[in-house]
Amino acid sequence: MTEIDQSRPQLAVDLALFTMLTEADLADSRVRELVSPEIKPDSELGLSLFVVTMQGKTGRKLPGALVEGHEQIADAGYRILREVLGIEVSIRLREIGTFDKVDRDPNSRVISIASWGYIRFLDLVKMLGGRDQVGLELVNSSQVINQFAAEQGGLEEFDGVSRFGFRYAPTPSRGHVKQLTSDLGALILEQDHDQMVFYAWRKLRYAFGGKLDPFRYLGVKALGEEFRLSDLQEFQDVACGIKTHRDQFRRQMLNPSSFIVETKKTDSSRQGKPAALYTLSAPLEAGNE
Amino acid sequence: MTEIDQSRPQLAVDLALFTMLTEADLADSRVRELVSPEIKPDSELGLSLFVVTMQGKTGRKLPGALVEGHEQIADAGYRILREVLGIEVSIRLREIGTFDKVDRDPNSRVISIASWGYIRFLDLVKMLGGRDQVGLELVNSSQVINQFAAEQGGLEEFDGVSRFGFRYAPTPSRGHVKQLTSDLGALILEQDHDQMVFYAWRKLRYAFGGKLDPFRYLGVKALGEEFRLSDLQEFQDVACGIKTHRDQFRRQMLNPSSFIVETKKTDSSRQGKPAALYTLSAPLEAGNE
DNA sequence: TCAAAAGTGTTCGTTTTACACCCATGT
DNA sequence: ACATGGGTGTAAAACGAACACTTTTGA
Repeated sequence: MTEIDQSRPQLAVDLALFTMLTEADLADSRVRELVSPEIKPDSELGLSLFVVTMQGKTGRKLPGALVEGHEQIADAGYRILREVLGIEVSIRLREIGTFDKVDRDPNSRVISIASWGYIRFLDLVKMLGGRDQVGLELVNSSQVINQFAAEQGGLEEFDGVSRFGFRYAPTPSRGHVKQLTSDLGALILEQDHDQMVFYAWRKLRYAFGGKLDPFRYLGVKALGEEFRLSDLQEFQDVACGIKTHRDQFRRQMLNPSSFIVETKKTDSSRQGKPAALYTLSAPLEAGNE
Repeated sequence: MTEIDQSRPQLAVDLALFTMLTEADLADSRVRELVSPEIKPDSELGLSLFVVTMQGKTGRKLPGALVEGHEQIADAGYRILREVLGIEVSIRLREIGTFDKVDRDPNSRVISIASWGYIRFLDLVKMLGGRDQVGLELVNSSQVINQFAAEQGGLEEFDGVSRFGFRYAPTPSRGHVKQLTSDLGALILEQDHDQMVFYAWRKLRYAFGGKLDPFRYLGVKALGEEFRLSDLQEFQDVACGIKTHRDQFRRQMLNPSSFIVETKKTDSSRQGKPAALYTLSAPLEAGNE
C-alpha cells in the first residue's frame, strides 16, 4: 500500500441506489428482515422507495470506493456495483454532486462525488444480506406521504416529502426551505450520507417532474414492458413524494406527446374494471441528459 | 515538491466566471483588445455575456488550481479568484459538475470540479491584462441571438442559444438535443473548458428561468441598486440566450410575488418616456439553493 | 349485489400568448 | 413633429384543478 499524500484530498464515489418494493415484496419475511428496523413489521407500507445500504463502522452507510487513477467517476460507480454489491446488470449512474466537508471522514481527507441510480428489486434481491449486510433503508412510501399529509393538513405547500427530508416554498419568490434529517440531528446513515440520499432523491424527482420519459432517464424499465396507468401513477407519486389526481394524471399521460403508448391489451388480474396496458413509446438506449 | 501518487487522480477546480459588458464598456479600446479576437472590432454587440479566461499552454483556458488537503472545493475557487485573478470582492461560487475524462489533461491524471459565478464588470476591469493575460471570451450577446434567429428562422424550437453551443427540443417527450462547440470540432478554449462554459451557462440560465430572484442566486446585484425593467429584460435575454416579449415580461415581473419592487423614482436619462425604476425586494444574504 | 378500480364529460379559473393601442420624453 | 421607448387593454387559446358521473370487473 502506498503512502497517502496528505497535502491533497483523496477522491471517493458513494452510491445512492434506489429501488421500489411492492407490498408483495415486503410480505416476504426474509426481505422484511433487511429493511430499516425501526419500521414496524406489521405496518402496511404499500409501494415503497428504498435506498441500498450496507454495514459501516458505526452504523449503516451507502456503498462507496476510492477512485483509481485510470478510471472515470462512472467507472468507480460501476466497480462498486460489481465488486461491492455483486450486481452485474447494466445500470445508468448519474452524478449527485460533491461532498467535501473537511471533517466528513474522521480518518482521512476524502472528497466524495456521490452518484445515484435505480435498480429493479428483482435484479437486486439476490444480492441482499451477505458479508456486508447489504440491506435497504426506507426513503418514501404512500404511508409516509399520507402520514405527513395528515399531520400537516395537506401537501399543497410542500413540493416533495420523504423520510430523509422535505422541501417547501413558504414564499414563492424568495426561495425554498428544506429540512433534512441532518438539520434535526436524527441521522439515519453515517457521515453525510443522509444528505446524499436527499439530493439523490431530488434528482429522482426531477426525472419524473418534467415531460421527459423518466425511465429513459433512469435507464431502467422499472415497471416492466407493460403497465397500468395506475401503476405508473403510484410509482411516480411515491418516487416524488407527492399525490396527484387520478384523472389529471391520466389526461397528462394520454396527450399525444407523452412518453407512453397504448398496447391493445388489458389486464383484469385485479378487482375492478380491466385496465388498459401501456408501454414506453421510445427505446431506452441513447438517452440524453 | 512531493511525489505524485499516480494510482489516484488529482483534484482540481476550474472556474467559469461570467460577466456582462454593455455597449459602452466595449467602446473602450483597451477593453476591446482583451476580448475574443475573432469578433470584428467594429461590430455592434449590444449587451454581451463574457467568461473570464487566461493564457494556457496552447490557447486560452479557464483559471484553475489543484485542491489542497485542508480546503473545500469552494475554498479552492475563492483561492483562484484571489491568487490567480486578484479579485477580492465577495462572490458566490456554485458547482457545475465534474470533468473526469482520463485523458483530459495530457500531462497527468486530473479530475476537475468546475465551478461558476458571476462578477460585475466594474469589479473585474482592473484585473484584466497582466502577466497571465486575463481576458474575456464572448459567450452570448443580443447580436449572436439575432444572427442565430435570422439563420434558423426563429428561436421557437431552441431553448437557449450561445456561442458555446445550444439546445433544442425536436420532440417534446424524447429529450433535448444539444450541440456544443466540441461536437463541431471548433473549440474555443483548451481541453474540455468549452464544455465547462456551456454547462455553467446552462446553470446561469436556470437562475433566470424560474420564479426565484436570479441576483440572489448569483449573489451579486448585477444591475446595481436600481434598474429599468427593460434593462432587466435585456440582461435576462442575453444571459439566457432567448428573446422575450416586452409586455409579457413586464406583467410577469410586476405580479405581486415577483422579486422586484417599484421605487418611486423614474429615469429619463434616455430617449422615450421616462422609465420607472425597480429594486430587489429582498436582501441578497442568506440565499437558498 | 356491491365494492373497487377504470375511464369520461363538463365546468371553471388561471396562465400564456398575441396584438393593438396610448403615453411621455429627447432630439 | 416625430421617432423612441414606456406602459396598458383586451381577447383568444391553452392549461390545470376539481367534481361528478358511467363502466366493468372480481369477490
